[in-house]
Amino acid sequence: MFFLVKVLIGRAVVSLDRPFDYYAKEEGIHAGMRVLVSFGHSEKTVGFVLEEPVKVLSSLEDYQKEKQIRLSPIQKVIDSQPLLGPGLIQLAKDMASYYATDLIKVLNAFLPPSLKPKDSALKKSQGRFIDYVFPTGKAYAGKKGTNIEKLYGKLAGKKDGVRLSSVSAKKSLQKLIEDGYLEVRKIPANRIPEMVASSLRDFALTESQTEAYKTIVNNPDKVALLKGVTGSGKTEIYLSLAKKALEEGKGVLVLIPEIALTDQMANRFYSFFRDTISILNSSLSDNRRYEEYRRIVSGESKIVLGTRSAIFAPVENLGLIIIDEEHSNTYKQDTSPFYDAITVALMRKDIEKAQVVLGSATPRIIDNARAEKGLYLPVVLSKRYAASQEKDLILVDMNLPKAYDPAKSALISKRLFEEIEKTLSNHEQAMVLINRRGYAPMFLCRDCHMVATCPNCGIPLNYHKRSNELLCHHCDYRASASSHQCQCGGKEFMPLGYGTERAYEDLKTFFPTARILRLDSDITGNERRHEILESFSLGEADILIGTQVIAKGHDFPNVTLAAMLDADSSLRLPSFMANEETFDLVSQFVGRSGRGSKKGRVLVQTYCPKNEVLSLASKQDYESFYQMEMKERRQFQYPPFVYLALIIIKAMDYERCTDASFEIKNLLLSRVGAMRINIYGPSTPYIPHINGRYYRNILLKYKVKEEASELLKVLKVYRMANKDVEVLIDVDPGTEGI
DNA sequence: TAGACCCAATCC
DNA sequence: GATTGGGTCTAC
Repeated sequence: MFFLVKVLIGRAVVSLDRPFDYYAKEEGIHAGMRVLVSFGHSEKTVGFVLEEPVKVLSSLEDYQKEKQIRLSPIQKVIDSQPLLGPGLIQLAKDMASYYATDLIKVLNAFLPPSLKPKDSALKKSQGRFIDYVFPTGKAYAGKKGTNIEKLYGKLAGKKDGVRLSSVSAKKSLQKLIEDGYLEVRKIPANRIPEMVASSLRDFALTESQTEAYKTIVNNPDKVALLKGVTGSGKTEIYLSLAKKALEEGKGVLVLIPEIALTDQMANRFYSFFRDTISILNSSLSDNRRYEEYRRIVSGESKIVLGTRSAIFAPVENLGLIIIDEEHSNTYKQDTSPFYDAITVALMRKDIEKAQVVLGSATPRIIDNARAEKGLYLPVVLSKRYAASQEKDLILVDMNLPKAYDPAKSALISKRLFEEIEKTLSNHEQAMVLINRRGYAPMFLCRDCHMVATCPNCGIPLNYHKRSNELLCHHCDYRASASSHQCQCGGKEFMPLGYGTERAYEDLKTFFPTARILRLDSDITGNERRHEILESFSLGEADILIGTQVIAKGHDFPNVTLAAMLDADSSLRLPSFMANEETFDLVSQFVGRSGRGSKKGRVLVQTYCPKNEVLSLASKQDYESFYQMEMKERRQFQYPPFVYLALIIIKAMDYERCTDASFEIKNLLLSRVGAMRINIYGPSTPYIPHINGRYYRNILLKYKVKEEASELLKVLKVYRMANKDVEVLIDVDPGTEGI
């Protein structure tokens, strides 16, 4: 008799994307645990148990003879508890199929670094442990009246153990352990997140909130799309729904778009639910992630708050998934396995019967369309406060020769100078958004007028003045700017165009007394960024200039001017999402001004003043934008009217890349048969060469998801046979080409 | 002629 | 992905 164990090997390669059989003599191995096995030539490698082991009644020898195979034993069981329950294992399988990727890659995305099913994870810290002593239950038979007996008497009843360090009588303790009355066990230290808990403050829902809450609660089978602007009180509804789920003994998952928004949401939840909440995101140390994960697996925390990857949190008896600011593009992972947390939430909902609530003032086009069609339950939350004040909207047409003074600044219009002056003299604050970091996007040779390009990618290098570097924003190439030499031999260069650093410089020159802060992703460290926002919020600066990182979330009541310098730059991106993303960015940013008692002004500088996306976004008119965008999507056949899948072909060699892309196209054509799938390409992407690798794209448009899943399966065969080519499949991509 | 280097093949 | 074994290259 033995147990047959199906093990997925912890190595992310196509050829190993199937279970291998091992045997175990003992019970105690369960699906969702990691094990050590010998595999190929390696003695020990980490594997993941995919299914409950099957008991085989015949002897191992007979079984091997009959099946004509030799089985190896499971060498060691790594985990004492399954890391993933049956529901999450099912989810991983569904995802691997939907995203046409390898199961092991999906599992690696599920688990925190120290628990991943891969060899290197064993070297990672497994969390902090604390030594506890537990009574073994053995009756005392030693000398009476001693300190040893006294200590025994004290500890014998402590079923939950006692911290070893808290026992002062070390010698007696040692003796009791030696004689087998006590034992030492290592218990993971679960550090409670250090949070400044706002006081436990109950709240009453407004009429509108109550109505929204009831609508959601009364339709538990429907995905709710909760539409409400900032300040309309979505969070109170989340809290009420979470409270109800907890009362019913269910777990709750709350997703937020980015780490920076954790604190404000965590504080709200923490003040109601205290220790039952866990936080998961990539800013946590490996230790801390491990500990939070353990707390969730053990059922200690019933609410999990986190970013994208928290959708995989092993919450027990999951009843509710809340996705806040669901329009955020951060829910879609843009590297393999290209998953979208909202899509995964819907899959998880089907498996675990949880309710999904999507919240946003400006939902993704596809989600709003689903709500209109009745697939989702639309829930509209009207404004809680008196209609927010109208903002003054100033659109500056940068094509007009009088718009700016070239002697002063080619970037900052005359009107903007005036508006900033006005803001400063009123002792108010201004925010300036320019969505490009660095000093200038190009570095031009004065002799031959060629721009410096990235040797790995072939695209123009960005000049960063502060660090005096030329750097590529697509790979990690960087070079010193002062020692740069042009191919023509020229050594004199001129920066061309504008980034945040240069805009900062211009502002500083013309407003020398103003206190100006700059924030973009070149400012490293969460701490430092937080400091800048904090400082601006406290009024220690007059102007905050930055990239899109300043557009979201933060509430600065004294900001009365929000100015966007290159509003149309994101419209030019080659993506069907360009309008949607621009609308999101602009409408978010516009919302930064006039949040306090004073009326806000919005200034948008553009080269396409007639573009409706910009004007609608400036007015925060979501519904009109939605109608307009839907017309375009229908006309050009983009989501939600079709589904997309992008196949990215990547190879070291240019010719091989091109050849492979045609091989794949032909392979797909030969299998597409009667399926209603259109195959476009291969096309050369926007940036054809990144980090020394060549790229080609093939785009699929289709109406039936199942057909695409079926068709994409043939790529697995291709991948196995062509190791020199990387084939990445991005299902539901955020763009139709990189 | 050893060791460096590269490539293909295999993995219950 | 890791390892190995076999082929070829290379330097003293």
